[in-house]
This record gives sequence, structure tokens and C-alpha cells, in this order.
Amino acid sequence: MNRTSAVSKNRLLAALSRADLALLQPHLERVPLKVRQVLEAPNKPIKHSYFIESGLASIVAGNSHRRLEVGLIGREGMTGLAVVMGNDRSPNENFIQVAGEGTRIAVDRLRGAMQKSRSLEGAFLNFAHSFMNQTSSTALSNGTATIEERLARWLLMAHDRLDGDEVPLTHEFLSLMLGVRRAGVTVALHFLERKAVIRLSRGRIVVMDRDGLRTSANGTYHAPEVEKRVTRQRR
Amino acid sequence: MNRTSAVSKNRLLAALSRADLALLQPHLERVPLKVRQVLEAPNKPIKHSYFIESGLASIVAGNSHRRLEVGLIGREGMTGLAVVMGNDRSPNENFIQVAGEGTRIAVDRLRGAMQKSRSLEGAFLNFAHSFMNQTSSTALSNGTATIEERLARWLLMAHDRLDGDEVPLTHEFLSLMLGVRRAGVTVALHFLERKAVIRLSRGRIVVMDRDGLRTSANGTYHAPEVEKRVTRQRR
DNA sequence: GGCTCGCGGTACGTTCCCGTACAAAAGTAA
DNA sequence: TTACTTTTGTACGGGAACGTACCGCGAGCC
Repeated sequence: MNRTSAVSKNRLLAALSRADLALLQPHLERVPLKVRQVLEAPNKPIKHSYFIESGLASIVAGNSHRRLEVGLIGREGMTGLAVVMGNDRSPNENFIQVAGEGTRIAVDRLRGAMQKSRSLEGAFLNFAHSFMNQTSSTALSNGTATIEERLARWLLMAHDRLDGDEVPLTHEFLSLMLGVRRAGVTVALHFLERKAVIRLSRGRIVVMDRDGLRTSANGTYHAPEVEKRVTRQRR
Repeated sequence: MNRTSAVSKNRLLAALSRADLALLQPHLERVPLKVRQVLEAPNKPIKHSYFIESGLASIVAGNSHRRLEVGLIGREGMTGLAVVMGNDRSPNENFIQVAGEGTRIAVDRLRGAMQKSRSLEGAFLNFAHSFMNQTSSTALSNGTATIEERLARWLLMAHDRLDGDEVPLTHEFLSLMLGVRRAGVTVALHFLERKAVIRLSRGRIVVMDRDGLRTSANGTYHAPEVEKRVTRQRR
């Protein structure tokens, strides 16, 4: 199989050494990712880890009354972090928010591969750490930012992970993600539109000006960390 | 060395197998933990991981304008999770909030021990995962709860990790942790005092009624997960 | 080609929390 | 005791977001 076609659009897989990839390859299964598809149910054993190639998954925490998104995963990473960290489940729900496709691996296969290769395990843990940082950052902005700032941050994160400039989501959906009123989202989006950083149409937000969005995010957005981990590869 | 006295008051250490503990033991150094002592500075290489035996450390995220606590670590765990996950630094600050003592280990020794024992690594990763869940939960309550609810949650978490019922902190300090006004904390604490779930005195909050606090937390507090991870010990 | 239903725009009064400010305790040092 | 510092109690006007509600519009369905 030729090298170019073998490289996944998933950045985590694409960055693996050939040997590590070979450990996973036989167990990877290509799957479509449909909107609202549940990848992990809260407190239920996780069956597969997903490597997203296009689309977006949302990690949502919640206690029936309260619910909101604590993290976003796209082609830069993988789902099933609980498994990477030696557990079999997570209290949070994980579902597809923007349709796409990717590959998945059964969790026992994943565990096996990680046991066999420290560098593979290291790569996954490294992503788990950056996801943890994303969650901290979410906690920070939830605690201190306005809806408009939080929306700008969210749009930037989504834009980072999608092809093109369209974010195909309704205000209602965004309000669930941010844990605020739908009407609040509508108003805040209009502010952003008046600043010409986005354009709105039904069920769709188009990012027009990333820098403007960054300004609107007012310090709550941080570019996805450029891998600065201690290299552990020593093979 | 006799078994009773060898068992650390740190729960993570106490739960390790004898073999795993033996890997760490030679490198552990007993240290006092002083208020405001910085265990990890943001984006600087971490030098030691700390196993707290008494006292409380706070993990704070922030961009100079904004700052608030995203997690709390006491005797149930360890600091330096970035290292556990293969990195050498974290964007968050980590400092002592309530004085106490504990042991620490230099990070390269820690890495060495984790390389040698999968079960040791597994134990630490398991804690990292539960800390991650704590952070999600913080993100959730920051986004959806009132000050009074967040305070109740915070007090319960602190109470879980401290000896006795006293939380020796000023309103000012709590306001920094929650990212709200100091005056807001004062008012909210009075509400809780009027409900007789706490008692206030200068620089000190005494927990009187845990169940009442739980009610006041209104669903934002979850008892620290009772270790339900897949057993990985296969030593 | 009319209808239905989901989505988006807008409004009203209310609640929570903010920024700021100042003075009354409660400790601490002299 | 006195003087000083830190912490706490309380107030005020203002702004952000809330719950709720109602209506127009667009897109897909029959």
C-alpha cells in the first residue's frame, strides 16, 4: 500500500511511526459518522475509539438538569480517552455534531496495541493531555466570558477542525453546547455578524474573518497547542 | 520497615502494590507544603510531582485578565499530571492553597518508574482520568450554576480532602478560585450560613452539615468516584 | 402549491452578578 | 493601649443573561 494513500486525514494517525500505525491498521474499520450518533454513552462501557477524519464530535457533561459541552474533538485527535487512560467508561456523553467519517478500533484491540508500543501509548496520552487543557480552557471561559466571547471561541475551535468555512449548526444546538438560552445565542451571533466576522443563514454559520473572531473571543481562544511534548519516541 | 508506618496518608501511594511502591520509595522526599507555594508554574518545565498527605493544591487556568480554578488536588492524588501524560509542562498554575505536607519525586525518576511498571503507570493514569472528570464537572458548574451552588460544591470538595471540618480560607481567596467578586462570595456564604450548613469566622469556614451543603450544591457535586477502573494490575 | 414544522428574530420583566466603594470588625505589631 | 492591616459586611446603579412567549419565515413534505 502506497505511503500517500495510507496516511490518514486524521492527524493523530498521520503522525504515528510506520510501526505504530501497523499495529493499529489491521483493526481499523472505516465508518461514516452521522449527526447525533452517540460514540460514548455516559457511564457505559466504551466499545470503540474513533479517529475522526472529517466532522466533529462533542463531549458533553451533564446531570439531566444541567448539560453543556466540555470539549470538541475532530480530525486532530481521537475519542475514547477514558480507555487510553486505563478506564472503560466516562461520565460524559460523546456524540457527533457535524457529520463526517473516520475509522474506529475496538477498545480491546486498542489496549493491546498500546501495551505493545510505548510510543503509540505516548502519542495517545499526549493527545489526552491536550484535550485536558482544552477542557480547562472551557472551564475558564464558562466561568468568566460573555456569551459573545464564548461563541467566538467555539466557532474558532470548530473552524480549526472543519474543512471550509461553514459550520452547519442551528442556534438551538449551539445554545445546548454553551448551556445558555437559544435566544441569547441568536442575539450574540447577530453582534458577531454586525462585526462582519461571520455570516448567518438558516442552520449555517459562515466564518468570514478569523482574526476578527479572535478579537471577539477576547483572550479566551488559544490556538491548538503545537505539539511541544517531550519526545518519547526512542525506537 | 513495618507495613503500617510505611503506608502513606496519600491515597494514591497507599493503594499501590508493594512492588510499585518500592520503585518510588527511594526517590521520595518528604516536604512541607506552604500556603501559596508554587508547585508548577504555567508553561515551565515541571520539576517534581507531589503526593500530598495533608493540605490542598489548586490548579488554576488563566490569561492574566481571567483566572480561575479548574481543579483541586489533595491526599487522594498527585500533582504533575502533565508528566504522567508524557509532557513536561502544563499551561495551568498549580499552588498550595491550604498548607500541609507530603512527599515529592523528581520528574525523571517518576518517568523512569512508570516505564518500569505498567501497573504503576496505570494507577497514575487512573487518577489523571478522574482529575479530568473533575475538570469537566468544574466546566459544567461554571457554566450553569449560581455562586451559592458553586461555593457549596467547592466546600464539599475541599472538605473531602481535608482533616476536620475547617476550611481556612478568606472570602477573597475563594472569589479568586471561583472567578467572581469577593462581595459575591460574602453574600453567598451568608446564605449558606443562614441555612446552617456552615459557620463563618474570620478567615475560616466550618462545615456543619454536609448533606445540607449537598442540597445547596443542587446537583453540581458528585462524590469522588469510587475507583471503578478496569483492573490492569497484572504484575 | 399549500401546509406543516423547525428555525430564527424580537420583546418583557426578572434575577443574578458585576464594578465600585466605604466603613465596621478582628487581628497584629508597637 | 494604640495604630495599622486585613478581612468582612453592606450598599448602589448598571449590565448580562434568564424564562417565557409570540410571530414570521423557509424548507421540505404530501
